[in-house]
Amino acid sequence: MTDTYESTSMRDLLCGSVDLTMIGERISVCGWVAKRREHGEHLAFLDLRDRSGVVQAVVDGSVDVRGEYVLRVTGTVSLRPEGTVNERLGTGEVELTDCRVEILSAAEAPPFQIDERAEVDEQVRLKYRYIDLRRDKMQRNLRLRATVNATLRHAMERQGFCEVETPLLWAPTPEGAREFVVPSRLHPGEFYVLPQSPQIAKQLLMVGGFDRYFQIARCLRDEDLRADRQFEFTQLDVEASFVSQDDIFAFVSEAVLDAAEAVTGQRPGPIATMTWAEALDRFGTDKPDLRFAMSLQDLSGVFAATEVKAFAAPTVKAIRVPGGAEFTRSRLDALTDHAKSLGAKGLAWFRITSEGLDSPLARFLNAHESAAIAAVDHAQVGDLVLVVADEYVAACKVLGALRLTIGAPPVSEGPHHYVWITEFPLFEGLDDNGDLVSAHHPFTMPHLDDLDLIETDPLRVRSQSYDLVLNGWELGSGSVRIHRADIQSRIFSALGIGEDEAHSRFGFLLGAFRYGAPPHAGFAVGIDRLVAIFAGEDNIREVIAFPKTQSGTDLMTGAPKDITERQIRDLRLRVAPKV
RNA sequence: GGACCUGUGGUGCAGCUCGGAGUGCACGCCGCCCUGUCAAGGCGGAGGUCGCGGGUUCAAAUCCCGUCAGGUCCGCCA
Repeated sequence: MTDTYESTSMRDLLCGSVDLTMIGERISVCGWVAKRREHGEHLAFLDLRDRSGVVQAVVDGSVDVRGEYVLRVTGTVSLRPEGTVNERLGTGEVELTDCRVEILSAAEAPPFQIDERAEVDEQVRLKYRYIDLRRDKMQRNLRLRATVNATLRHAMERQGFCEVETPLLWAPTPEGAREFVVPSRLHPGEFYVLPQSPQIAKQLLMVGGFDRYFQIARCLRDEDLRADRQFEFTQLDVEASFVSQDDIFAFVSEAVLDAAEAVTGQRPGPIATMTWAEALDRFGTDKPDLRFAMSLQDLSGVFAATEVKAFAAPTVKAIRVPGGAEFTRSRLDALTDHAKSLGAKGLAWFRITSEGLDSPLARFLNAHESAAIAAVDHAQVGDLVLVVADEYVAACKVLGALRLTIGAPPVSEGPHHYVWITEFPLFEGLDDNGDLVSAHHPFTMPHLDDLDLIETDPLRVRSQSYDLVLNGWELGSGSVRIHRADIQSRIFSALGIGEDEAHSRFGFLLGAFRYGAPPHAGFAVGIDRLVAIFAGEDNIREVIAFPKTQSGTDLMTGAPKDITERQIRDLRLRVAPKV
């Protein structure tokens, strides 16, 4: 490791940087006692650790230091005696001798061992995160994250983008995710909200003439947490004017591929695109995991006039599970339960054996149907075929979920398969009032070929919105925005948003658009997810310094907590008693 | 709001099916020994409301009910 900023007034270099070129030199290093090995009153070995690694100091047995003491050790860099070199240590050929040991800080025994081999419960790690962060893995992950941030920032600047910061205290614009609310002290009874994303701000920057904007932005959403979702997360937020979807793909690809190259040493090839409709049809999801095959096969034609009740549905789809004939009955039952929990009426399974199909349903099939199932996706003896019959979308989604349950490795495993998903539908069904709901957000530009469908067949309207997907995780999404008032008002009316409501919710944006809005489009990349996959982690907490638990608490600080009576009074709040 | 998994000295586990004394293992911690270790070694020691509450039972870490915490997922995430 080379680091030109190692030297300080207290130390000359980092522990891991001590090497053969310094033999005979008198140097000082600072760090934590990683290990102490005693050999009687005249000899002990100390492993001193800092972020760069460890170096061995040879000291007198009387030096009274314990694990995790913080020391400054001044010693002579010496070649280790023959036969005592440690090949597994970067600094294993040298050691510090004739040491002067200064205790900068004593330490109690830590609540868990700071050792890569030790598996420690995450609950304990999070309570003592500051100790956990000393572990090599956390050091690596957060430094990897810093590299990704720096690379993304550099790539955007190189492409002429200007970094602009936008407010954290924003106006409520109820739509989509729940917002975190911040009470105003100077305006009692009124509230700011923390932004779900800088969406509207960055569109206003386009009106403001910043034709290429980016920001590494914190976003906040008060929704339930998951392995890939925290309340607060970080996006590479991008918006540009006078561009098409393809321009956005080029800008974002450049940044993401730069980051991949920076951390893996290899630049992935160009990112392919797939339409939303194809992703649903072949993989049963809008974020297909392309690391493995098992695509969905359509058998609707075969079963169009079937007498098998279970398959009497508009759509019959199947997947082949290679080698799945070995699945036990209890595993098949579990898959069936899983399918039902996803809304399927049932799940039909067929083991492909040398004697034909093995299944409770086999005897109800005619020869044509049996042959079709035995031929799904070039099935062979020893395979399993799963069949779902339902409405089209439901059948696709259920099989898509089963495909993941059976076939998907952990997200960070194996190759990295990026794909752009395009042409999402503009609307995704109806809300409780019978109004259409935006699939992305209400400023998404419809596909220009589908404008006429907005009033006649809105659910078939494709949009100019797109996602970036990596190994089955949604890395980000974006769209071409509406900049024409006439189209925007048609969308609002389709969404059941009247003129008054539109004005009260988005008035400042619509107002801005009256003063010359350039055509613009944008994107946002979820940095936590990107870094997690780069780091080989399956949850984003491992790449966040101080994450929250799934129930949204911080085990270290105890947040969320009560505030003082004084704070409540100043904010003119009244707290309802706990139920 | 729901489903499932986990909870046993400081840490990680076993013990739970089939109830019988807080039983065991590894690491750490404390003390002693040890002049070339590096996951050091040897000897000795301390350390537990078995997450919490209730029930069944002569007897509960173990069975039942509830609850709390952590995790994975569904709902939710424009």
